[in-house]
Amino acid sequence: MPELPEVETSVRALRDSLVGETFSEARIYWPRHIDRPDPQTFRERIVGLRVEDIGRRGKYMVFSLSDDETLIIHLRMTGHLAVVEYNAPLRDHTHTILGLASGKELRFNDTRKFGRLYLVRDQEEVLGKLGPEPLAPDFTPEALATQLERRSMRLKPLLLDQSFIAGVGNIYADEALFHAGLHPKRAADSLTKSEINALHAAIQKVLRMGIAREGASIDRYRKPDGTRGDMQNAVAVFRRTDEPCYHCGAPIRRIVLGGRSTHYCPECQVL
DNA sequence: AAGAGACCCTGGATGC
DNA sequence: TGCATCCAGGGTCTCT
Repeated sequence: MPELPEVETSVRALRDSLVGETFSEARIYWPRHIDRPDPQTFRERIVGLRVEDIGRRGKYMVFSLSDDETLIIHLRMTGHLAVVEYNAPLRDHTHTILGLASGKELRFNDTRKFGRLYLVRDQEEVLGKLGPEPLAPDFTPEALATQLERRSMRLKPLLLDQSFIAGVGNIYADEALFHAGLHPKRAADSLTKSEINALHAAIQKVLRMGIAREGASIDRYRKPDGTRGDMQNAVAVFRRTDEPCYHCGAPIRRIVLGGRSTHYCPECQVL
């Protein structure tokens, strides 16, 4: 499942092959992928727009286009983007194809069809509610403390809330809490200053590790070129239910919080 | 504000 | 081998 490190990895790869390209057509085979505008308008409006830069905000890929337009793509669970030659064999579940003036194509493949494309002039209408970027300079331990002290939610569901922190998903939330030594059910406003510092450091540590390892290919995530990342080989708790904790040997436990599976070490992360 | 649950989807796992 | 059922997971929505 693409989270911040997986999206960042994909953005970096696409930047090389896509910046400078101009869209020549849009072929939409699953219209519900187009969140806005309506698919017909999307199809007409994207033609002739040039990709000037590709960035990332949380788990969203942000394509800055000519004419002050922005293409925003969220991969959700199984979305995958790749730039290929127009005559490359078509894979199953390729639901949208954006033709490029060079003859190549940007193909959006998404088995579970949760991914979304947005073509907007004001990107704030899509990104406006996102919380801070966890690797940005202004995300300091003090900033995190200010956010935490006014919330009483349990840490795990809070970390998954994109308006609290942008980009953290189920893998990196579990990993960050393990590295911080914090129980997933701890109330946000109950943390001491040193625990907040530990959480802040752990969030940045696991995200940077994920980027350095080019993402976690735990389910179906692949880089744009189809190869795997390496972060799945460095997880401490995620999907390691009943396996021994690398730190203390206790079996990793799995519980469900906020409807999401949650993995933690009952010895290293006491409530 | 917090928490629970439904929904969208499909492939893979599990059960019989 | 084959069929039915369950489940994960990001984000959004509804209800309490």
